[in-house]
Amino acid sequence: MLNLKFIQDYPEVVIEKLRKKNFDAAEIVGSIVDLYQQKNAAQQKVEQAKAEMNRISREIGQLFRDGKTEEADVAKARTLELKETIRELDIRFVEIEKKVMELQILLPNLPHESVPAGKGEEDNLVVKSGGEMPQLPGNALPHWELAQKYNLIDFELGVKITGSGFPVYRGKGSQLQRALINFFLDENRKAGYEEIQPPLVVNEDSGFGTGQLPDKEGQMYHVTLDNLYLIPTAEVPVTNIYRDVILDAKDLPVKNTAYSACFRREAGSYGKDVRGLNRLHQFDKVEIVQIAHPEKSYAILEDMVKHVGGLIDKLELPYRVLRLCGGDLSFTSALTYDFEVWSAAQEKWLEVSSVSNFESFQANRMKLRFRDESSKKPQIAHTLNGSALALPRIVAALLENNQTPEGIRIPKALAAYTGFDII
RNA sequence: GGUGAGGUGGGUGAGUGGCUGAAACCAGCAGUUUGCUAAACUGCCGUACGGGUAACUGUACCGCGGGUUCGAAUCCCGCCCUCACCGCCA
Repeated sequence: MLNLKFIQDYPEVVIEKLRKKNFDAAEIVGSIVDLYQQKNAAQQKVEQAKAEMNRISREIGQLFRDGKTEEADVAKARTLELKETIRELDIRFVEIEKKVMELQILLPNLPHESVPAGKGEEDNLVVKSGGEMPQLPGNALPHWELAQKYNLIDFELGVKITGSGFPVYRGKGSQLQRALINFFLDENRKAGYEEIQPPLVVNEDSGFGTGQLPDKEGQMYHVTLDNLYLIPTAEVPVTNIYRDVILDAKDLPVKNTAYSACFRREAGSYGKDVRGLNRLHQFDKVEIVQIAHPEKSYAILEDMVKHVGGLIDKLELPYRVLRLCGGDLSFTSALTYDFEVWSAAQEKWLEVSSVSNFESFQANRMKLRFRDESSKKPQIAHTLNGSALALPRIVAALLENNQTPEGIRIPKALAAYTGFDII
């Protein structure tokens, strides 16, 4: 959520920047500016009245103590009208405040200057590529067929037990999952991230803090009986660790990593886009999260991008990095780099990581602050996160790209974790 | 699920219808003392939103939301949460 004072002070900047996200903010911003002034006027009025009331009440207390009960009764009579005034003013003030808030949360985060203009994924900017594209023979199999051939993943069994999008991993397929999780966690830990095991269900406040709620509740599985949500990413519980927290500046940046199962309802799409491991309702992901000083957050974002690139390098997969254009940027993000690996048999790029700087957007929602030695006042921190990495599409690419007549070759770095180097 | 206890500032923990934004202690910060450390002493030490160039100042906040009252951390109602014990269970 954007800072109210900032919207008030720079309405044109907000409107202009959001244009890049193809979001027409003119009307909302106009209303906010207008309401903000009304709010301040209302606040001054109501507080003045309350101050007067407090003064009289103190007087009455003193009169009673002095035993001047008659004078006290006279004073009491004076408060009647004032009380009614306060009641009315208060209602009005609360109403305005609520309206401002409702509008405020409708505004997406402002995109960073480096975000390219554009409507959709075709306008994303390729900023980096790595790895080598494998040359597969004409009879190369897509990963879902490889998964079946080698008995690694049973999609139909998942349908039986739960429904589509909930695959059953078995044998070496299951071991591969576990190996990847451990590999990622270890690499992240070596890079200075503290390992966290968060809850997989969260309450409403947490959903609001990271921006899933309100609005995007349709994307999460909702446990209505307890009003809890299955997490779509470990970002939610991990970032919310710091909700309502004032950190010490010297503890920044905070670096956390967590493995979690992720649950996403996202009904949309069909056909080959959701074939096999391309899109699932439940999948595994290792996430990295950082809480940063505002002046350092962009340098940290670059660090995170480098780190994620390093992981993919070790898995020997061809990949590219995209800087998302305004139209493809999420509601909460100021700048996002997507990592895509090449899935050689499908012959398509698959997104395996999304590394973002949210600046103060999430932190403002969850009142995540830090205190600087210089300025005594707490200020809003910046939050960042990225996948490091999401498993299913990595597995898809590993299976497809490394298929040989002898079997599927496991990259060296990973073989140390699987205990086998070929499937 | 049942029963009981309780939710107060970074922590521990007092507290009563008004003089309580809240004792005391610990932690933290600044200073005095000191060869250094320690100790001792002194002062400071919540957040948000307003007003003011500023000093400063107003309001709100003692889990959340209502209510009673001139006045509520304190009394009443509802909700949420935590803890303990029992039951069930990994």
